[in-house]
Amino acid sequence: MRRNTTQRMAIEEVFRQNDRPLGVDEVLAYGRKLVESLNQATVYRNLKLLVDDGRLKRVTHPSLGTMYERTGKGHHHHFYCRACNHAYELPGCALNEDEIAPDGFVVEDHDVFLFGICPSCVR
Amino acid sequence: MRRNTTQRMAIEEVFRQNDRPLGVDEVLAYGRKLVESLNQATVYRNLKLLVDDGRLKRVTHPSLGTMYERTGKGHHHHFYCRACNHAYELPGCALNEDEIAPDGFVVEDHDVFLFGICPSCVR
DNA sequence: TTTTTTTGCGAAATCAATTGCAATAAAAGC
DNA sequence: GCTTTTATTGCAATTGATTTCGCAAAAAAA
Ligand SMILES: [Mn+2]
Ligand SMILES: [Mn+2]
Ligand SMILES: [Zn+2]
Ligand SMILES: [Zn+2]
Repeated sequence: MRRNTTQRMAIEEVFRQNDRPLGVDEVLAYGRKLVESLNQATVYRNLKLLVDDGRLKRVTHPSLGTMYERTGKGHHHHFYCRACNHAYELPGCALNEDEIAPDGFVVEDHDVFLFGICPSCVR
Repeated sequence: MRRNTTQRMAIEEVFRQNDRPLGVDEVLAYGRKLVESLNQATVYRNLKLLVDDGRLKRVTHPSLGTMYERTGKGHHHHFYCRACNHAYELPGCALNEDEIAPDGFVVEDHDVFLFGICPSCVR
């Protein structure tokens, strides 16, 4: 039976406090502010458990690699600032799956990544 | 000075014959049909040279990883069939960068990946 | 208390990509 | 054509980054 460890609760808290895709290193760094003994292997183990439990999902950034974010937010897209490397949530979706692919292709899902400069880096 | 080796010409020919994003393994497999001695290290070395020369560009697939395709085709998107794992070219772009991100975000580029079943796998 | 999951730690496994080196071959010069 | 130069190749070994694992100690829940 799954136990509610301070480490696992801290990792979930990290995603509540930073509601955007986070890399493993970010989870570890933010998590250590809550539980300073937190170890990298524990982060990996819990990220996997939380994905299995459907509480997190994986997001793959073209150059930053694997990231994780909370589930339950509905379909949305992401913006990656190439200055600060932060990922941002972009609520909603204006993409029409039916009209973007030729006839015969069955579109089941899509990912949209925007790249550029975020408001806090633009000044 | 750069030499026109049979290996490098074969790799370029692979991309001409298969005008879609190809993974390193695909380039090696198709390339060996043209030059059977073709080696993986040679593929890696030449993919890098061809990217440097602006003849190929990298495309990162969320789960298949790094792929390469020819440059000069203009901005477009990709469809990945989850049955045969083939990548397809989708000419054109119906995405409006200005209206998809909130004010303050400077959008410089975007990637769109569609996932589903391609016409030859659908039957 | 007792049981058993979970952790921290270092070592180890993975996988993609790179490198050293002797052999090969492109292309320049004769 | 033939020789010389040196970029390039094939091969195996190696790197580097990420992820996993073994195990004793710690701690959650019964
Ligand atoms: Mn998100
Ligand atoms: Mn393409
Ligand atoms: Zn969408
Ligand atoms: Zn587009």
